[in-house]
Formats: sequence, C-alpha cells, structure tokens
Amino acid sequence: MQNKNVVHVDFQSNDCEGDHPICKVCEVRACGMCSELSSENVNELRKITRTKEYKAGDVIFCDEEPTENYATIKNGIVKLSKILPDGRQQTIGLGFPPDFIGRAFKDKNAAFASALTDVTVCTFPKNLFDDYLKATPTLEHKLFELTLNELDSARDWMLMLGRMTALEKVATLLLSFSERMHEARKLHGEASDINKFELLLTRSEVSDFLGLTIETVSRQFSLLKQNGLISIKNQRFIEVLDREALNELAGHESYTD
Amino acid sequence: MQNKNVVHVDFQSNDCEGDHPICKVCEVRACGMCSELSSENVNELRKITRTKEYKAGDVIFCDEEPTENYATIKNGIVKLSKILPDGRQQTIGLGFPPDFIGRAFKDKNAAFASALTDVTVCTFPKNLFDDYLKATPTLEHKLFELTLNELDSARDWMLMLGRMTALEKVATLLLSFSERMHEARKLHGEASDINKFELLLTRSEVSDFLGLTIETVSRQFSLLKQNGLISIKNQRFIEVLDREALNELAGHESYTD
DNA sequence: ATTCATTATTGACCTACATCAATACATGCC
DNA sequence: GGCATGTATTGATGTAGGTCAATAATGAAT
Repeated sequence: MQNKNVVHVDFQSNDCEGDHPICKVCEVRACGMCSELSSENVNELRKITRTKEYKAGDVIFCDEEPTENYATIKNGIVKLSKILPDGRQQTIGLGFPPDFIGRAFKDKNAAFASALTDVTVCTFPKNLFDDYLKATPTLEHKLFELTLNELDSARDWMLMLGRMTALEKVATLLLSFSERMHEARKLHGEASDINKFELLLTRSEVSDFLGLTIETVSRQFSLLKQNGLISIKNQRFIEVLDREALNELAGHESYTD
Repeated sequence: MQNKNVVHVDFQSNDCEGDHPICKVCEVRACGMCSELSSENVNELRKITRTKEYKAGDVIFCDEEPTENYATIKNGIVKLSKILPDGRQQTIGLGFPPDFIGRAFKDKNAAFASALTDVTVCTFPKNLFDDYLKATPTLEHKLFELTLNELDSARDWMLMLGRMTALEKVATLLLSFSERMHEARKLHGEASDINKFELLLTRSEVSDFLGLTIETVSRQFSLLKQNGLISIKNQRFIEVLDREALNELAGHESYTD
C-alpha cells in the first residue's frame, strides 16, 4: 500500500512528439490505456514494455496460471474464454484494439486468452506494471474506465445468455461484432461500411460465445438469410441487409412506432 | 481530466479513532471502499455522504436513468438486474456489504437495483463523488479492485449461464450464496455455520438469476433434497448436508481422487 | 381457528434446442 | 484439374427445460 515517490506530470493535450519511436506510430496510442499519459510517462512505461506477436490460434495465456504479463492489444482480435473441468467452453469476451488483457492485481489469470486473428500486443511484466499502475493515478484511472466498460459488456452478455432465444443471440452477436469491426477499421484509418464485415469467428466459436451448438447457430444464420436480413458469402463475409430488423430481434425497441 | 489540488495523506495503519461518529461504528469501515482511507479522508468524504434506508422490495435506482447517487452497502442485500423490452428479466449480480453500487463515471445507470432485504447504504452524489474519486488515488484504487472482483464474478456467471445444466446452476448458486452469507455474518461478528443459511431469494428471484423458470428451480431443489445433498425448512432455510457433492455438481473437480 | 394471499411443489404435456448423421461447401495441395 | 481436410449446412430424432394447470405450504389478517 505504500506509494512510491514518482513525479506525475499533468498536461493538457497529449502531445506525442516526444514519444519513443515505437509508441509514436502505435495505433492505439491515442485511445488505449496510454491515451492519458504524457510522452514522459509513456517513455518511462516503455522501459518495461515488449512487443509480441501471435499467430491466429496461438494461446496467449491460460486460466488459473500465474500471471506473468499483461498486454494491450495493438492489432488483431483476442478471444477470452472459460472452460469447465469436463471441457464445456464459454467465451466471455472478445478483445479488440485498444483493450487491455490480463487481471490486474491478482497472481492468477482469470481466463484463457487466445489469438482469434494474427495479433500484435504490447506486454508488461506483471509486478513492475502493478507498481507503476499504483504509482500513476492517471494510468490507473484510464484502466479503471476500461474495466468498467468491460463490466458493462459482461453484464449485457449475461442478459443475452440467460434470457435470449437462439435467434436473438445470433442477431445480438452480429450487431455487436459489426460495430466493433467498424470501430477497428476506423482506428486504422480504413474506409468502412458498418454493414459489411468478415465474421472472424468459426461457427464453433460463435456457438461457444452464445451458449449454443454449431448446428443451432448455423440454422439461425440460414433463417436470417431466408428472411433477407443478412447475406453471407463464403461462410464468413457477412452483409447486414436490414439492420433495423436485426436490431429489433436483438431486443432493442423499434424506433418507428 | 484536470486534477484538483487536494492533499493526499499517506498512512500506515487505518486508525479510525478520529472518524466521524457515524463512520466510527460503520460495519464496513474496515473492509469497504473506505478501508484504505485515513480518518482525515473519511471525514472529508463524509461531508457529501447521506445514510439511506430501504425496505425489502424497494427500488434503489432504475436502469438507463440518470445517475444521481452512488452507494456503499452497509447492511442488507441488493439485487442488480437487467430487463428486456418485453419484460424478460436477468439478475446480473447481488450486492452484499461492503459492495459499491452504481456505475462510476457514467451519466446513466447500467442496471436496475432493488433491495432484497431491508438495506442500509451510504450514498454519495454522483458529481461530487466522481471528482473526489479522481482526486483521491487510494480511494480510486480500492474501488478499482472492487470492480475487478465484480468483473471476475460476472464472467463466472457467464460460464454458468451459457454452459451449465439446471441442476448445476442451482448447486452453484447455493454454494455461492452460502459463502457470501457466511462472510456477511462474520462481518457482523455473528457466529456462523457456512452450511446453514436463509435463502433470501424467492424461487422466482433464483430463476431470474439462473436463467430458468421457477418450476425448473423448484424441481432441482426437490432433486437435491431427495438425494440428501440439502434439506429445506419452510422453503427458505437451507442446510447443506453434503458440500463435497454439491461442489462437484457445481463443476469443481473432486479433491478425493 | 378460519380465511385469504402469496409462494412453492408437482404433474402432464410441449417446444426449442441438442444430438446424431449424412451431405455440401471451401480451401489447400499435388 | 482431382483429391484431401476441415468446416458448414441440413435433416431426423431425442431431451432438458419451458408452459400450463392443479394442489399444497406458508404466513399474515381477523
């Protein structure tokens, strides 16, 4: 609980001109946990940072194992999941840039993390980062806000898992995923149509997310196609044709009544 | 994002002798969000605090409405839930002393909160508390840790909601509830047997938590009784007769193999 | 004790989703 | 191209849990 005597620099704008070369070109410098840090703080943090890359499918860390590193996602998508002793699996969240992954202030990981696509992350050794975090209120505040967002979304998924039908679940996932993909592309300065995206999850991964089987997921996709709400090319490239109808399925009140 | 010029007092032990009379006798002074605060800080915070009482069943705040107050639970149990437009309901968490309720740094509530039992809370006006929080890193750190625990438990419930059978869900709830009741009684200095507790939730409230119907919940209770894992008096007073077996049902590996 | 209101249990039946199995599609390799 | 491998779709059937309905506890009011 003791504070270290670290000087905290207040600042108005986030001028990144003085950043370490790697941070200067970082995609998530302006929106992730570093966004509230001055160049001075970023460079201090940079001393304990290592950039790591993972191939799609790679395990990033395992549930219940000692926490070695935290990470922020620079690029790609990370899947977080939990698993029952008999193998039943539940995805508990997806990490997009600039999300933070890892359980702060705890010696064991709280989930299984794997790379859904090729992934680039900035990693921080747990002990050093915990200390730096406690000593740097602006950073801790930012991370707190990111965590609050994750809690909100975990609770939204609880409502979905507990009370929605298979069709509603699939509609909810498609909308959520399309939004996050849209955000991710904008972050990279790419042109983006929110209604067109590549579903990077296999049917099996979708079913692990929604608490369903692959067959049920597949049937709901077919239903949505038949009713003209979506179209699918090559099983992964999705276009939302009627977002309003999908929204209503997902449990949002219609705006037209 | 601007910091206020507030002096932060570092301290070694939490001597509460200088506390405001109300805080001095507060049940959660030593374990809740105030636990890391000096008397000086507590008294400063006390200036914006109001104690409020709710009767069982009372609404504390509604989802999606503007956040007026945050609160810490001093006594009693709070139910947090979400509701779909058509009325389907999902409980997303239970708040026991010394939990914090309310969504920090956001202008709308993220859930519906109601009193499960008679409840006593300390409330804080949102705007003043947000400022005080940002200006007081020890407090923000503590609240961050409480939030991380809530995120962990939300994710555990996701696994339960998505992948467990009705029987496993009921076993999981009973174990979790018995532990939290045990903690709550110890907090009040009462003698406590972890295996005996009053289930303060109706069957309907249990079903809203587990994503089931009341009939299914009732059938699982009957099953557990028939198999000698629990006994129930007056529908609410539960005794766990075989905790090991219940644990195994809840998906924890047996320790005896 | 009797009544009433609320909540819980139990049974009979139904349905949404799971399971099992066959077929179709995609993608990569030779 | 043809073949192999993984993934997705579709169909037939099974079942866990939902729905509907009757009955039984419980507790409060008189």
